Amino acid sequence: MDPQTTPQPPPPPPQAPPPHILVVDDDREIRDLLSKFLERQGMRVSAARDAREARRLWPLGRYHLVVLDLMLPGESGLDFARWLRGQSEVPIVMLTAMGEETDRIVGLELGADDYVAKPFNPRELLARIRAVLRRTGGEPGAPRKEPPPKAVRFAGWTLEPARRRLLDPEGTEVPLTGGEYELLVILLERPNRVLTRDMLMDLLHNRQAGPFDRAIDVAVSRLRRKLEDDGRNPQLIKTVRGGGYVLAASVERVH
Amino acid sequence: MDPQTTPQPPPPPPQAPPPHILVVDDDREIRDLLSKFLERQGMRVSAARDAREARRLWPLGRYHLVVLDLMLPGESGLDFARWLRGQSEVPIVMLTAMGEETDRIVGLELGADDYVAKPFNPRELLARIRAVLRRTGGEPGAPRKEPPPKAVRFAGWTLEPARRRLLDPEGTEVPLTGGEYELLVILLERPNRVLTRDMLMDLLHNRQAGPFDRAIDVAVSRLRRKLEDDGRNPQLIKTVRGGGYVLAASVERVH
DNA sequence: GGGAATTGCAACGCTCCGCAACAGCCGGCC
DNA sequence: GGCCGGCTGTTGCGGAGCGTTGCAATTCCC
Repeated sequence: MDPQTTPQPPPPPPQAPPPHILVVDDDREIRDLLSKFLERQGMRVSAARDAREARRLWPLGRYHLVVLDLMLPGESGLDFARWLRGQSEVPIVMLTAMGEETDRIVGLELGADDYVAKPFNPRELLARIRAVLRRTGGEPGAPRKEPPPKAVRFAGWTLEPARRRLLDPEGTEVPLTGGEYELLVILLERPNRVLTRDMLMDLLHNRQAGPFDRAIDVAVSRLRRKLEDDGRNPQLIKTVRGGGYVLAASVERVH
Repeated sequence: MDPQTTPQPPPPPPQAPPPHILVVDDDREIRDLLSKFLERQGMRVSAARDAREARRLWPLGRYHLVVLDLMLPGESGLDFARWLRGQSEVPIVMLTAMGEETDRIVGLELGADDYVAKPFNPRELLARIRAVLRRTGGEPGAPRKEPPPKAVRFAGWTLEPARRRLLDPEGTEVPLTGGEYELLVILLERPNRVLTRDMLMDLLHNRQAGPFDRAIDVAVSRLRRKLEDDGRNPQLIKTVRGGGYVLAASVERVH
């Protein structure tokens, strides 16, 4: 009965002109890898080794998006991003080494549209590039659509996406693990809607839930504890027996 | 979720004209399966193989809802969804393969009303189609329905849909189980109307009541207790002997 | 009034869920 | 490299939700 999915052939390029990407990274291997990979996905790619070269290339093309390594020889990627922001609204996807959290935060505040941590999976980068292109409408130089909110408030709690942190009603930070954060974001994007375990598994991990999979239950349980939500009588994340979970709160996005 | 239930004989069609669904999927098996299945549930179904065909069909019918596979040959489902959104506010339920995370997320941002991950259970899709139709009011091309009320008041009691909770006349919360809450919502949406057990079973569980099914009676009994409504002399949920149940109260929606 | 039909609901049991405890994994650090 | 600590999937147990059943109460009809 269940239609089984087979891996699909590479999606045909949409009829729109192929997006033009500028890749800025000092690592030759990464530049080549990305160029090949993205071109195979129907995109045009130009590459620069450092900020100086990127600055030279910039006026020569109308780029739809810039992939920018933060760690560059000479002028830092952060400075280049700032310069770029002065020039254009072009979307930026940052590549960051692990552990450079502060850079990442500064980058996002600076107006980067997304970031991917190195070492990265090209497919993931592609996915994020596509997502950013869609969000921004894919027009080079077009004004961006909807910036991520500065804060998301729900039931007294505050989530700050730029810093990936959660504040309780008194304003003190409650540390969340990566998984807890992702789950909370997923719930906050769909308040008052029942999300099945399948959906949550899919949204959280891109994979299918096994028949006796309790991973979601446990993840919810852990998030509830952080949110001080009693699982026996939850106020925030309610259980729908046989169905899934619902975030029972009104969510306000603050820009 | 539901074990594969045997196909039901056509349920008593609601008084409204049957909703007309447009199914867009390149897999012939899925199209046929869904057409048969949804038609057996009293819906009209048209099917298209790809975006081009769907575009051709679109002006020919006034569809209440579109079921759209994201992975289509040629123009992607996402692009078609975007086009559709330009044309109309018609609700969209997406079918997605696992692992296409960003597409899915973008789809929801784009205004899809729900999505079901493949492989899916037809009953689940049906439930989601119904839920979406209910939310959107089910009128083809009609503007999106008014937002759900902040509170629903009846006989001194208050239901807060956003928080999925019930307050007694003194304002203290009365914890409801999921089933009790759903039943109460169903009753509140149809005050002063007799609802047969069959209807209630269908609305509550998307399934048909067996001949000696007392599940609804017990559910009502449990809800009555929470509402402090004596079953021997009920004031709120009255019994219609041989008929079903009625919520005997005026319901006020507070926005 | 009496029997049949119908409903209210307590009691029971199956299934699903909450979550503590455990274990595997991975990244960081010396 | 090896140890350590945090994160997250797995497992198992106890408990809650709810469908089923049976019986008493109520209503209907003659």
